[in-house]
Amino acid sequence: MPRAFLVKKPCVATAKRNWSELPDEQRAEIYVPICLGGCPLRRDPEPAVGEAPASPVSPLDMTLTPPAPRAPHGPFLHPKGKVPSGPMGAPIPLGIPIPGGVPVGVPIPGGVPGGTELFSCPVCQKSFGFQRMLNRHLKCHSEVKRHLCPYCGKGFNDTFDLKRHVRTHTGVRPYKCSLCEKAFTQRCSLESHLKKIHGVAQRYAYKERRAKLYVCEECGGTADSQDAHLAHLRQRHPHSPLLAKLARKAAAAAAPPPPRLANPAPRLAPPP
DNA sequence: TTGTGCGGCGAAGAGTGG
DNA sequence: CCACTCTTCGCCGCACAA
Repeated sequence: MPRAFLVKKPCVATAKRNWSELPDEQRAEIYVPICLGGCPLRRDPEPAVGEAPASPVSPLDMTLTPPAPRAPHGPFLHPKGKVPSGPMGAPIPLGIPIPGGVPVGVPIPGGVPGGTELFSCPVCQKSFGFQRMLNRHLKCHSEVKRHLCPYCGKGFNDTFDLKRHVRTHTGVRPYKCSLCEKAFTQRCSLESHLKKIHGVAQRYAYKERRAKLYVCEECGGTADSQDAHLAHLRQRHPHSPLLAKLARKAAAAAAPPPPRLANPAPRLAPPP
């Protein structure tokens, strides 16, 4: 199956959803272990509130709704068919205790010229210098995808991979070409465009490349600093989940939870 | 020390124009 | 049909936070 089928077929352009109303956990940070069963997608899809504009999505009326869930959600297979096989070609069982579980890597003392340990993948024998690298690598052998797209249900191993993927649904394209009107979801796409179309080769030092670009996932706006980003959110998206999250953090820091009472007072009745 | 966020790299497929 | 560009995604290295 063409990989694009997974993303493009659901007809994202016509999907409708008020993206900004979604709490963080239903956006780019969904974590629904498939092995626990159940459809991770929204169970109570909200009514459509308007047609989503053609891409690029207008910042202020980006209202999208996820398409109908595709089939029961089994584990997602690697579209490229790169690795999900065991040593004998058998699929890695779903129950493999990989993500977050006990490391199954095999340390190889002195496996590196520097004398540091190498952690070897038991599936593909690939070696890593750090246990955490191996832990993350092991996820790619598991068919369980922890992060599911709320729009199309596609699963990803990595939070950022999901976040990046969601931009294909929301139309957020933070990387804008300064020489034409084109915009891209990834920096390398922009660089490729600049190089091939405009003949401009970007030469960034590694640090410069990693200079954080604050992207507003609500409207696709960008900022160079967190302050500017937060100011933008307060002005344009005061109900942004990120702002709410920061507010909760600030509140928690300002007022640490009181010590637990041995005999706590009875709970008040919930408000109507 | 480990997990996570982010960006880069490379590959594969889609889209488009000649 | 072919070449070129764009889009998307898997996976890894690095930096930082917990």
